[in-house]
Amino acid sequence: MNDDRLFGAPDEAQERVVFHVDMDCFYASCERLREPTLAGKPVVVGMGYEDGENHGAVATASYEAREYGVDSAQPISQALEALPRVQDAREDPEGSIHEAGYYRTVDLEFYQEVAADVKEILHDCADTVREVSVDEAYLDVTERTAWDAVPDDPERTLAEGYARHVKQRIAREVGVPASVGVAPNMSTAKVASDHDKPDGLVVVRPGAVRSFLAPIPVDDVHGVGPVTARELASMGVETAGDLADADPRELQERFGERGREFHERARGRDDREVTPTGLPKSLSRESAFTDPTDDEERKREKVRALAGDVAERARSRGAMYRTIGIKVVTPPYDVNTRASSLPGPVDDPDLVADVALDLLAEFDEDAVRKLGVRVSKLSFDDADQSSLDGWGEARADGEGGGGAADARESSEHGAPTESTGRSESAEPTESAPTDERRPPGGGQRSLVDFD
DNA sequence: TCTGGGGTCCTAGGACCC
DNA sequence: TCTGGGGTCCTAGGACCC
Repeated sequence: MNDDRLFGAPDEAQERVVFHVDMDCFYASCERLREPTLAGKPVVVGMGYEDGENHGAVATASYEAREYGVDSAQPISQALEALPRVQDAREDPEGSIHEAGYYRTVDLEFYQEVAADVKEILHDCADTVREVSVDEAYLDVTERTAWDAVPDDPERTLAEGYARHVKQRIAREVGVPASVGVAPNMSTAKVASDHDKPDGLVVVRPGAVRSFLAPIPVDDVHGVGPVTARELASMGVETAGDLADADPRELQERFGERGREFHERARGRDDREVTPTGLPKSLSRESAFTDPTDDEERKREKVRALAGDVAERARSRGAMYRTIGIKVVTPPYDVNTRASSLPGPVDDPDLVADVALDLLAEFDEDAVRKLGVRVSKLSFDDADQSSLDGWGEARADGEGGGGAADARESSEHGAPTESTGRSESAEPTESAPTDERRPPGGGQRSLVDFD
């Protein structure tokens, strides 16, 4: 710990300043925003538990609700058992229900509006913002603040003051609480923001990273989930400190690349730069049946609906896709995925449904509890892709003057809204070798060949 | 924990190419 | 034909995250 001071001063100035901003029980906070009387009350936000359904889960519980044992990802039935809802308490003839919670249905659109306001502040406060989810972001604020101590208070850093400023802006201008972790890298900042929720502000100076991380349980290290934690426990590794001291070769043997990675994380080493939020890699939609069903038509109907939703979302975001897949969850909880790729990117809702239904046929006999449809291998027409996939190189090779425009144009041939051209693109879904059906030098050649 | 929905990344084996 | 090595792409599954 003496290192903190000895090495602190000269080195700290070189270190980056990273914030991890994590909104506290965000959905519940949003509900309170439009329903201020919910302040201080137990609030549970979940999906699909209305009108007699019971297959939903808790998305977010306010801290008051957590006191009763309600928690994220909990089946709604369990939550109701732990904490009845107020309307039931009112109707309770015996008056035996004393404590009750306010249950609200997830309204993602509204939460995204609130999140947009928060993110505007974040982008105003940092040069680089990486949004991880609707309620979470990393900020690189190295250029805006520093690890230097505040002149009249050597215990505090300028970075802490700046973090407080960000927090207060969010509270004042949007009206929702946030926890902020401040550290020299992303993974430590992440642990820090989690360390004093809700409404927390935890600063880990560069020299204090190892000692800060040492006592935390391994499964609080980002990337260590229940499976890994169990195996680590069997090796006698229970804290980040244990993990930091473990033999990296053994970790790599048992966990592969990931082993090396979370060993580094546990030591507080993380070189990843905060990079701006990128474009999505896949889009999907899934939905569960109230009870498992083997009714072919019901399954097909759901897949058609999901396919329509996904295709619509892809189109609204300007995404074309080259791979279409489904997910079929069969009892007890077996997850099966199937996918098939097209020769080139398309934007074709009917094709999404056709391919998805084709893939579903394999499961015609099976009882199914949940179905999903996904599109991936996305490409975005509006983006400046030229710099991304080495188009420059491809052209310099003299391979063809076609370039991106060719790929785009030809995929439009494969994606007419009418049925005329459909069979062309629908046919090659059986993961047949793409070369065979590609006219030499024609159409979709370029995109497929060059990477 | 009998388990909702939307994502990311990694791994492993097979096909195919040179 | 008994058979090398490198590389890429594809699919499927798994762990993990919020």
